[in-house]
This record gives sequence, structure tokens and C-alpha cells, in this order.
Amino acid sequence: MRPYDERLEHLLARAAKVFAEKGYHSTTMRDLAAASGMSLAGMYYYVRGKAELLALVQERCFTRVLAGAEQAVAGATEPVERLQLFIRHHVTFFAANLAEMKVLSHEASSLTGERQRKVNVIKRRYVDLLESLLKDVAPDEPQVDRSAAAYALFGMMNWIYNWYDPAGEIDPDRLAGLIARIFVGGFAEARSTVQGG
Amino acid sequence: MRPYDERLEHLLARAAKVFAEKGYHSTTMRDLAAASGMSLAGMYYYVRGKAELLALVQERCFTRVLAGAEQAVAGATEPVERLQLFIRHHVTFFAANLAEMKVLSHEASSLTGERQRKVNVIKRRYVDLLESLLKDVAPDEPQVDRSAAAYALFGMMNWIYNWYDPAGEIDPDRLAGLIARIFVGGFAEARSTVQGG
DNA sequence: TCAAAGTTCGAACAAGCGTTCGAACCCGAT
DNA sequence: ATCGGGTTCGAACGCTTGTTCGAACTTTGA
Repeated sequence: MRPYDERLEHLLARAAKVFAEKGYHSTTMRDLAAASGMSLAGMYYYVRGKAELLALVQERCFTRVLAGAEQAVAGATEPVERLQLFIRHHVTFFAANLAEMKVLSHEASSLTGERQRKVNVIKRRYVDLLESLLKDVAPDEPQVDRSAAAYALFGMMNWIYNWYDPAGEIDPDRLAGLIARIFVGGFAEARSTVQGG
Repeated sequence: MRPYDERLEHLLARAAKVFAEKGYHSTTMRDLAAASGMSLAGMYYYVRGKAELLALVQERCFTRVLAGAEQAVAGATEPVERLQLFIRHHVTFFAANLAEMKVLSHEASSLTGERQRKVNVIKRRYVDLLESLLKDVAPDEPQVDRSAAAYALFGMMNWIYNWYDPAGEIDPDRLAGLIARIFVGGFAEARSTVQGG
């Protein structure tokens, strides 16, 4: 069934955009109907309800991020370089999929029950990937700090949706380079010169 | 009027906690009534409505953060040291006022109209303060990068509400030190050795 | 051409929401 | 005792919400 899948994809894309603009709880099914060109009742042919719409947006986006990161990281063997590839991928993917990534970042706790658990499984794998990269980069660092540093890095990268303007002065590549420079320079490299570890 | 002010304060504190736990749009006035010990109608004697409740929580908290940061920064004249003081203050204040700061960070666009504008005025002053610190620390850095770096730092610091557990292994001071180390080491110091500026 | 399957949607429903209103309460001053 | 202002709240209102249902439309295959 091709047209069915296309229409579902269309609905999900529009929903992501509206969720990103108004927030999940503030957008109504009527908003989504208007944005997708369907009728209110018509959407229920494609989706069980509002919560499933959010879940599908998050699951699909997060799956793509994880797969993309694993592939990107495989492009090098040097630990620092692999970390840089991870950061570059995350930031450029974020900038290229602003709506979906904003929904993923900002509506993380808007899902409940089994649906939230399902997304959290992907999230755990993604966090584990970064922590393993950090372990290779800074094996002498205490585990507590490495874990907190991972979240600090995610903070830098995910906060993007609060301020980044695609039409602004800084392009995604440059931003990715800046963030990579800050984190790698501050956490991975400067340890022996700045604060002996 | 002393008991009046105390009850308003109590209401705001409980509201901040519930907003932080359930999110602004998902908490009902009935939730807030139950959490504050007042009746549903009783709250309207202290507050014009739900939106004003959120506005008061954000304004009061943000005003305290700004004042605290200005005071903290005044404790040194050396640019790097002033930046470190700013970071330390923000992170420790965040950890000490988790509920309010989560509401401030996560519900930034849940306010509308005049109320949002009022909070944004404080935010602008706060961002300007950090950018001026960065200008002193890295005067040769392009303005675009400095501005983006400021947001990256805010991202590291504000993302805290998504993962930080006050009962966890890492205490606020150590976290503040880690974030300061990452940012200062990566942005301010390593410029000439890592990527010549 | 016809019937079945796939797809759309107007209309309505029950539930929950923020807010309002007026009556009741409390309490110091008369 | 009584007044009056400050304070509380039960009850209700009007509106919006997510969801459902069944009828209608469209496409498909023989």
C-alpha cells in the first residue's frame, strides 16, 4: 500500500512541525487536521490517537539518529576522531531535522507508559554509545565525571532548539565544529595541562 | 499583610513543584489546589489565574538568578575567573532550586504576550552578562562563535533538569567544576594550541 | 456493471478544563 | 452583640478537548 504510507508520512511530518511550534499538549487534534489537510476524524484511520502520533514521531526520528551515529562513528578508529564524528553527526542532523529533534528533546516526558519505555530503550542505547566513546577518549577520568560530561555534551547539542535559527549567521557545520572544539578541548584534551587527571 | 504574603509564597512554591513534575499544560488548577492545601476557588484570591502563577514563578526565580550572578561575578576581576564564578553560580543555584529552574528552562514558551515579554527582558540581561564575560575572555573570537558558545554553555547548564539527581553520585559543586572545566578549557584556553584563533 | 474493500468525514458525545459568583466564614474594632 | 473588611470555598457555567460512529465516497478487481 503506497498511498497509505505516503499519507501517514505526510501526517507525521506535519504533526512534528506543529508539535515543535506549539508544544505537544497545546496542539489539538483539530490543529493537526488543519495542518495535514485531513479531517479531524480522518486522522484516526492512520493513527490510534494523539499519543501515538507523538510516539511515532519520536521513535522514527530517534531510530534514525541512532543508526546515523553508529554509521558516522564507524568512519574512524581514533577515539578523539570518533567522538568528533559523533558530535558532528548529532548537530548537523539536529539542524537538518529541527522540528522532529525539538519534539524529541522537548517532549521527552510527554509520553507515558509503554510508549515512553520504548523510546527510552533507544535513548539508553544512544547514551551508551556516547559513554563508550568517552571511555576510549578519557579512560582515566572517573566514571561519575564521564557520565556527567556525557549529559553536559547532550545539553550543549540538544539545547539548540531553543535558539538556533537556520537562517541565521552560523551554519550547522560551523556550529558542530564549535561544539566539538569546546567539548573535546575541555574534556578530552586539556586534562593533563589544565587540571592533571 | 504578613499572612497573605506567606500564603502566596507557599502557593508559588507548591505550584513550581507541580509544574516541574507534570509540566505546565498538564497540571490543572485542581492539581495546584490539592498541592497547596487551598480550594480551587481560593487560589483566585491570590492570583489572577494559571498563567499568572507561571509568570510569577518564572519572574521571581529569574530575578534571583540574575542578581546572584551579578553579585558572584563581582567577586573577581580576572576574566577567566569571573566566567568560572558565573558558571559555578548558575549550576549551584540550579541544583538548589531544581523545581523553579526546571520551570524556567522548560516552560520558557508557555507564557504569552506581555508576561512572556517581561521574562524575556530579564533573560536578555542575563545573556548579555554572559556574552560580556566571554568577550573579555576571548576578545579575538568571532562574535558569531562567541554568541553560539554562550548558548552552548547555557545548554550544558540548563539541560541539568533532564538528568540531574540531587541524591545521585555527583554533587553540585563537582558538577559546576566539571562544566566550568569543559567550557573554559575548550573555549577560552585551548584556542591557540588546538585551533589557532 | 457491480460489489466489496479501502478511505474520508460531519456530527455528536462525554469528560475535563479554567474561571466566576455569591454565600459563608473569621476576627478585630465599635 | 454587631458591624465590615479580609478570606475561603461549594457549586456551577461555558467552552474545548480527544475520541467515536456510521454513513458516504472512492478505488479496485472480476
